[in-house]
Amino acid sequence: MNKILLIDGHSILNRAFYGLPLLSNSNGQHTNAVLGFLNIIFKIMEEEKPTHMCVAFDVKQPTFRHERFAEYKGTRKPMPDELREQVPLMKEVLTTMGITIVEKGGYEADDIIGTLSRVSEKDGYKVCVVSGDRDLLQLATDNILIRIPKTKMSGTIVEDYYAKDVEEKYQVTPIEFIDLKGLMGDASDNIPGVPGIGEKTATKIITQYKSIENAFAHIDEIKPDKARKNLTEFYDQAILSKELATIKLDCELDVVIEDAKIEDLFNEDAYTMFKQLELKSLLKRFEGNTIAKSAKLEVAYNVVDNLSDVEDIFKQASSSKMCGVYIIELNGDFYGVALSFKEDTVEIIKPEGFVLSDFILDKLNELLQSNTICVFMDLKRGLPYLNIDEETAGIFDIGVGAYLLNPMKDTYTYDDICRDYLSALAESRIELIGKEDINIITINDDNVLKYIAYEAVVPVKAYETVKNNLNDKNMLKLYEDIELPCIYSLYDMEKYGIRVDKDMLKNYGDELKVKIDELEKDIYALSGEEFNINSPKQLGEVLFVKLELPGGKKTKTGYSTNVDVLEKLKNDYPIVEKILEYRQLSKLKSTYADGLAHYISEDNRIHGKFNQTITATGRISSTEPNLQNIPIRVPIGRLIRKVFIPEDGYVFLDADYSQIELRVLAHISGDENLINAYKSNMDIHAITASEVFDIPLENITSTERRNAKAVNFGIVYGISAFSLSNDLNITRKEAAAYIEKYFETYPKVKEFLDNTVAKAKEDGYVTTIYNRIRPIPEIKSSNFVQRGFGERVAMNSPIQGTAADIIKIAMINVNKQLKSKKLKSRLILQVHDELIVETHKDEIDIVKEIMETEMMNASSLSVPLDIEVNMGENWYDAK
DNA sequence: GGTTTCACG
DNA sequence: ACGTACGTGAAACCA
Repeated sequence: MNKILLIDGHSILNRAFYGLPLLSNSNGQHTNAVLGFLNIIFKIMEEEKPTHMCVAFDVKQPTFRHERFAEYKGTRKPMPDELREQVPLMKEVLTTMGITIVEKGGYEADDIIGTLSRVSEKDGYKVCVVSGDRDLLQLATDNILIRIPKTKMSGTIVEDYYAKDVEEKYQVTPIEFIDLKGLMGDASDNIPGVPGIGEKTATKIITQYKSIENAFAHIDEIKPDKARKNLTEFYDQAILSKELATIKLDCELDVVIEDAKIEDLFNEDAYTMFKQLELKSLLKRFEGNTIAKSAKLEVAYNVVDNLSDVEDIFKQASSSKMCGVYIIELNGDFYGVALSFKEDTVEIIKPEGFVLSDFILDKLNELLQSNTICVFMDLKRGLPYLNIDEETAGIFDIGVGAYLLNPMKDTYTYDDICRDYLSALAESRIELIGKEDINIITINDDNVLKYIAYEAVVPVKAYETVKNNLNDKNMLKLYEDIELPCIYSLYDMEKYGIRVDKDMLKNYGDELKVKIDELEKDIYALSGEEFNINSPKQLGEVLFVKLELPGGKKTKTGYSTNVDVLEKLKNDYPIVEKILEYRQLSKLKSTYADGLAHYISEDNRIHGKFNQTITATGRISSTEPNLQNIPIRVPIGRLIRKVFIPEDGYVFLDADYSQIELRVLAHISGDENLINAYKSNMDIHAITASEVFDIPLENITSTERRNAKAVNFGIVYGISAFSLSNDLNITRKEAAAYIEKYFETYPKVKEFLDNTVAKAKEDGYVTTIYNRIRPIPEIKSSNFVQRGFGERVAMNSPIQGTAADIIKIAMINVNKQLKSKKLKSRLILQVHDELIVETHKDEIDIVKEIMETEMMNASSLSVPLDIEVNMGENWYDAK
């Protein structure tokens, strides 16, 4: 039996838009509504298995019956731009998938669907109507099912209505539903209804009299009095409302139902389109289907494994202008290499017989010192095997280059680069070989070889484009002077790692365990039951339901139990204090004591990863484990730093910038008062307090200083009175007064912040003083929250980003100095404004000198850069 | 896989 | 009226 799906296009698109957060692809095209729409219809298609499908859209025409009232009743909320732009996109997607779109001037989508539903029903189709709008319930019959999807937090829930379901839920038939609506009206649809009659009264009247007209005929019987009076007075309006609410069933449409047959939804063009929209979650629906040939990046490869061929290939490569390089690893070791230096061709060089991996590696290192520009996807990954003279080698890292061009992406893999800079598609690693590592068995599979070929060919093909784009955006210097050298510094830090006292770490964990167990017992006793304290859900239930503590709800899923909430309760409730302590200690144990232990290598050191292409602002990130968030603020947590120790005969020298972000702000804004404050070399927060609160410097209390510090932080984060008041526990008015005073004190800071936001609105991005770009798509949003976020980002990013640039420069230079002076000491950590050198005891003075010089001179701002250096036998003592 | 919480700068 | 501080990563829970 044939079944047709009739979709209310705008209504579903609208639901989808508000149900999902704003998403956009790398071109800034918003896609959330399209994604949500597709998810809804795919879900329903799986359930209904329709043979035919139409999507109906409204065409903007002044003759719409709803619009007539729009004038009368004030206009409807305008559609946000982010949604508006997705309407044509949605239609394009549907067309590409071969789905029939029906729209006709003068008709609303409702009318089209109404008509189609009756026509199809008559032709013997089963009919399923999908809309977010309950108006459509009047269409329900025994054969016509109305489905209303609701986007909930956890997926989509669909309400289903045949005629009997409408009656069950609303006590009226679908036809009577129109009368119901005529009485009660619908504000969102600009249907006035009868004043004073709501859902309850309307239902009572219609169940009894079946229609507005019949009710009016019995007007004297209508109760309550108010309803009778209003229906009498507004009868004409009720009839008009009914007319407005009635969906037409007799539109003249030029669609032939049979033509709406669902055919090849998941075709090549659709795949291309989804890929370009970066709707990754939808791509798996194409499994088994082929990728569009036109858009696909074709690559040819040869496997090279005999001696003379290998030598010949390297010879050719080293006389080429540029060469894509992909290092093939097997079981964590160098295996072979893929080179791409001829148009769309890759030579996959692997060991065989007399050709050993070592030989290939030697030839590769020769190639790297030739005049050929070697282009890598990810240079840091290859560095363990390479022997590069940083200064002379011609090397380009496409991943890092692409990161600079758009730092907002999650990944910079070859398929990303291919899409973004070659306007072509390549199957991703996952698509080709899955999640597994390449092994000796799979190494000869066609898909694996193809994968390897892509890794080599994409970088060399994208090289010119990426480099030119960097040049166009004035970022070539940033790339060459900061990002490229940074790769080597990060690699060195990863290689050296940091030594950890395993036993001490174990002890630390054991001590925590004892305390945690004790607290657990206390908490169970105080609450009168055993539950999982780590479960926010269970904890919330216990605290706010069972024990009835004040300060209830907050999050979507239940009660909020975070520190801010608990902190307010802890003085009055001993259990809360215990919970806070429990939380703190179990965090320390799970994330740090136990967590770090997993990462200790054979050499008793932790070799974490430093990631260069993660953050939106240019900072480095640290993972596996994160060494940039080791506890320090709370004494018991801070103790863990004692387990980080230098090699015997070494100490730690730890240098951190003092308020680098505020100094950057002083420089960028050019505010004389702030600059002078820094030049005077005095306590900046105290000075700020003195100026803002109008109190002599020597009389500033610690509270006033702390408040001023919070204001300083707030400025850097993109201040708002709301957040500051929250942070300082003062009223919004007081916070606003602080901010105003601050801006009076430092007028050019305000000027700078205003200008940055204005510029961001114009350009869609902000920059650091080293021209690093941070895109801010949110700043053009019509959504208050989104735009507010964009504005704060606009204020913060140039500051945080410039500070990140500066410490990268310092990091590179400190590392270079240590190496060029052939010192035993080595840079091992970077924590945003802090560098840690594992320093040989004979080299303390020189290393200290290097750190001071390189960090203070990393950038010449209009204020001095100040650092503080500490020495210690462990990380605890070095801070 | 998403949510919540919390560690750092 | 709306409802957030900026930038990260890891662990635990829960659907």
